[in-house]
Amino acid sequence: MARLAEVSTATVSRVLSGGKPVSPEVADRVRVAAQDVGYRPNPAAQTLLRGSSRTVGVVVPDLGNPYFAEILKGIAAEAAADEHHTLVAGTEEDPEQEYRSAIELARWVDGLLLCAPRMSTPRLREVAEAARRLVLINRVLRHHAVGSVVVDYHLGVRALCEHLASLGHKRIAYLQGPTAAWSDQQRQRGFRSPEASGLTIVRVECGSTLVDGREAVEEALTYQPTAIICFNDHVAVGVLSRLRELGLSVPHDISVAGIDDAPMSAHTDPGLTTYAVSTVELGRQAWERFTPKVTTATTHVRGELVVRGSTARPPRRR
Amino acid sequence: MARLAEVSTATVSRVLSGGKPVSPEVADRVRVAAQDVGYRPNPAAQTLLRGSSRTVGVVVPDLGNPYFAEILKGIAAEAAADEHHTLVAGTEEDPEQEYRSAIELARWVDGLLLCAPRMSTPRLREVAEAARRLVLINRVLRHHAVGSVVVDYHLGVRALCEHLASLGHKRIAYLQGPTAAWSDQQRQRGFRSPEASGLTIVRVECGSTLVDGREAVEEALTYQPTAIICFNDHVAVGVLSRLRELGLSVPHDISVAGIDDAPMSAHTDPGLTTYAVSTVELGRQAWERFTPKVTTATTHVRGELVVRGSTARPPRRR
DNA sequence: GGAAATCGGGAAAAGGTTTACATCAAGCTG
DNA sequence: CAGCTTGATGTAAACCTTTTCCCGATTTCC
Repeated sequence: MARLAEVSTATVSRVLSGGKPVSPEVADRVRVAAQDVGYRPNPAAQTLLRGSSRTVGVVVPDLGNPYFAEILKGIAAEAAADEHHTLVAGTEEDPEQEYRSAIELARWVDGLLLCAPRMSTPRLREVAEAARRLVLINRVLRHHAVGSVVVDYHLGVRALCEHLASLGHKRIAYLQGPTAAWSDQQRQRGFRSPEASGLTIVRVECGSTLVDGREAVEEALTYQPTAIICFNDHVAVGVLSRLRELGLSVPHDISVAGIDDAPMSAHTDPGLTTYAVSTVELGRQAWERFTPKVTTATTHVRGELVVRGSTARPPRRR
Repeated sequence: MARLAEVSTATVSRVLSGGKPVSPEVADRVRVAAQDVGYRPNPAAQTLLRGSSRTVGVVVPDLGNPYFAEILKGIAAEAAADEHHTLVAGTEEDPEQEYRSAIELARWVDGLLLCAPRMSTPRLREVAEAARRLVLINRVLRHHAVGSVVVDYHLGVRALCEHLASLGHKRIAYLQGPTAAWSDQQRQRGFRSPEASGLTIVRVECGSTLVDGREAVEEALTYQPTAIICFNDHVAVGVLSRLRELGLSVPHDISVAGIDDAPMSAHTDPGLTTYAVSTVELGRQAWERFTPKVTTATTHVRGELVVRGSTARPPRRR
C-alpha cells in the first residue's frame, strides 16, 4: 500500500478525504507519495464504510429519446458538479422493467431519479421504500421523502388553446400520448380549462414518437379539425411530414402545434409552434430537488408559448 | 442480518450468488427468509471482495446529442442484458474533462467505453493504463488490450461522392466537423479516394451541431458549390433550414447530403440523402467488443447510402 | 512554572460479503 | 466392518478504507 511508502497509515485518509487537521508538511508528503505510486482509494471500500456511494440512479423509458436524453444530461452535469456519479437504465418503455431496474439500481445508489410514466402507483410506492431517496420526474406520489419535479403541461395546453382560439380555430384534434401516462393526463387537464371552453376537442389515440404521429394523421383528419395539437414535438414532426405527403399545406390548410420545443422544432418547415420546456433545466431541477437543501415536495417547471410558422388562421371555408 | 433469521452464515452466499452445492431444503429456507426480511446483498461489499463491480463506464462528449444518446442506449441495453450497470459522464465537449471523467470513472468500473474524439493520444494512453479494460468508439489506439469500434466514414464519403458525381456534380463543399476530431479525419480520407477524384472539394470550417450548420452556409455559398456534404445530419438540418431562409430550393438550386441518418432525417423537407449508420448497433458492437469473447482489436461498422429528396442533378446553368 | 487544553498522528475496529479451509456425517468399497 | 471418499455446512480470514478512540507533545493561560 502506498501509505507504507511514506510514514503513516490512516493519516492518508485524513489528507485525501476528511477535513481533519493535518500538518501541512505531512499532507504534502502524503500527496507526493500518492502521486508517485499512483495511489487511488478503492471506491468500493469507501462506499462500504461511509454508507454512501456518491452515486445517483436515473431511470428513463428510452435513453434514445432526446427528451429524456436531455433530462439525463442536465442531471449528470449537476451531479458531476456535486461530485456524484450517474448510473442509468433505460427500460424500453416497459412498466415491468421500469420497476425491476429501479429496484435493482436502488441497491447501488444514494437515491433514485425516476421517469416512470406508466408504472403503477403501488409499485412506485415499493420503489419509494427501497430507495434511500427518490425524486419523480413528471409524476407525483403522496409519500414522505419523495419529491417531484413536474412540468405544468396543463398550462401549456391552455396556452396553446388560447393561441389557436384567438386565431379563430374552433375544432381541434389532440393526438394523445401513451395511454395511462401521467403527463398525458396533465395535458388533458388543460382541455378542461376556460381557454378551451369555446373549442371542440377530438381525441385521437397516438403515442410519443415521430412514427406514431405519422400514423395518427389519417384518423385525425376524419374529424376535419382545423388544427392539431400533438402530445409532443416528435409526434408533431411526424404529423408535419405526413401532411406534406398528403398534399396538405401547413399552416394554410391546417395548423399544427407541438409541446416541449425539441431542438429540431425551430428548424422544421414550417417552424413548429410549441410550448417550450427546457428539458436540461428539468434535469437540473430534479437534481436540486434531490439535494437535501430543498424542502418543498413538488417543484413546478413551466414553459412558454413559442409561436412559429405552423399555426395560422384556419382556412376560410371549412 | 437476515442470515440469523434462519440458520447459517455463508450458506446464504452460496444460495444467492455462488453455484456451490446446497441442499434444496436449506436453499429454500434461505430464500424464504431473505424474502421475508427483504434482504439484499450490499453491492459495495460484493464489489470489494470479488474485485469487480459489474459496471461499465461510458464517457461521451454530449449526452444530449442524439447520436451519442443512441450509442448509450445500445450499450446500456446490452450491458443490462449481461447483468451489468452503466455509469455515464458527459464532458461538455471539453477534452480536458473527457480526460478527467475517464480517469475518475475508471476507478469505479470494470471497464470504460469511450467516445473521446478530441482527447490527445498521450492522454488517451494514460486512460488506457488507468482502466481495467477500454473500448474506444470512433477512434483507434495502438495499445495492448484496447479495442475499438469504428464507423467506416471514409466509405460513407466515398459513397456520397460517387452518388453526387453520378448526378453530375463537380464542385462540392464539405462542412467540416470539430477540428482535430478523429472521425472528421476519417471523412476527409474519403475525399482522397478514386470516387472523389473528378470532384473539386472545398472545405469549410463548421462543427457538429445544427446551429454550426446554419452559420456555415453563407461561407460555403461563396465557393458556389452545387452540392454540400455535411459532417453529420444535424449540421445538414441546419443547412437545410438556412438555405430555405435564403430562398434557395433544395435540391433544385443546390443538393445537400448528411452523414449518420439521424432519426429526423427521413422527415425533413426534402428528406435528407445520407450515409446511414445504426448508432444503436454501434453501441451494441461496443459492448460486444468489451466482452472478453471478441478477439479482434478493431470492429468496423459500415453504413449504407440512403438517397432521399435532398440530392438531385445540379442546375443547368451554374 | 505548572496544569489544562489543543492538536497531530497511530493503532485498531468496523463495514458486509465471498471463499478457502475445516468439520462432520453418510455412503461406498474391499 | 473399517477406512476412505464425497458432499453439505459452519468458521474465519480477507477485501480496503474510514473513523473512533487514545496517547504524546506542544501551546496557552493563570
